[in-house]
Amino acid sequence: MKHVKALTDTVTFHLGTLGTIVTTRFAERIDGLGLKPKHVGVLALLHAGGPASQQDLARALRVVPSLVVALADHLEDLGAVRRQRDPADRRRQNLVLTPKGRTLLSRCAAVAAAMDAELTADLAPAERDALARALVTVTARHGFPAADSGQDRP
Amino acid sequence: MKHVKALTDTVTFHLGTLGTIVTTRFAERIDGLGLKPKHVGVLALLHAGGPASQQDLARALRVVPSLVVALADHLEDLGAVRRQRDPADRRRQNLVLTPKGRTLLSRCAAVAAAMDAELTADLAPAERDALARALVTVTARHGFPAADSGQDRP
DNA sequence: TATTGTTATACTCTATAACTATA
DNA sequence: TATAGTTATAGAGTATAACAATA
Repeated sequence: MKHVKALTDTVTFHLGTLGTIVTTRFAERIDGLGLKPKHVGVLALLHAGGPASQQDLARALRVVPSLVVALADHLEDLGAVRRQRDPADRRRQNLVLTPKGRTLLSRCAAVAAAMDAELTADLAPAERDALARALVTVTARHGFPAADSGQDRP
Repeated sequence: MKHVKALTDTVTFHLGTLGTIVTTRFAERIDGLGLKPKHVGVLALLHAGGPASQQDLARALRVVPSLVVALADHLEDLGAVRRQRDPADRRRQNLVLTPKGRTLLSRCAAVAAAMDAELTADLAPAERDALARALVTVTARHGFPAADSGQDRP
């Protein structure tokens, strides 16, 4: 006879609930930088993969291209990215990370690192490593373009 | 000299991105049941803790009480919960899970279990267990009321 | 006076559809 | 004709504020 797992015993449930809590908390802590999680997603993708077109970013972030326009507008206002017309295909606007953008991204990384310490405070070092490794494995298949890139959602 | 972790190397980043992806996928798969993740959160809380007032549920779900009204309305329409005036304090409407609600919840649990299998397909059994245990530990402190209850977001 | 539930309204985020320019 | 970017508009989800009933 088959035992049916309770909803609250699933990895799916825990990832969903923690994901929202973590994203909300992260959003609060980067608000002073003038950024939302999705902006950080753009910066992370540019940092990991170099200049990218808005269409590419839309696919990677799993959002619609028109949203990338708004994200790019805001990042440009902050001086975090630059729009650069692709000479080979003048329809494309490649987004390029600026030094200011790199600075903002590293501030966000510091915020996330601080949150990591809080989140994993109750875990032994070995458990912490196991969690991080497992998450990387799951993300590699379900989470994102490649192992070297980044996203946020939402 | 201190090494600064990249954003995409943080647990925070992975929980945030995976959380959104997992919640979106879960939402698609329970759509046919007439439920959204937040509705499932209510059902899970009632199942774990027994009848609860709408205020209690709002606190547990980290949403505003007026939203619980809408969630309860919909669940009542589905026949999944019943509103029961508390005789001891007639201001309170305790929500009670019905047999139909229990059935719906177990369907959702089956969906989540199926997603678990997909999500952890690349993990060895030991890694799978380590992930599940670490998530439970993190949730216990940051995720929710008690170890025995449930939530969604969003 | 404070609390529970409710309603009405507004705000945030994101998507859809139509348009411009390049190809 | 098809694609990249843009604009205008609409929808989903959630919060805020004011109100009624009960304590």
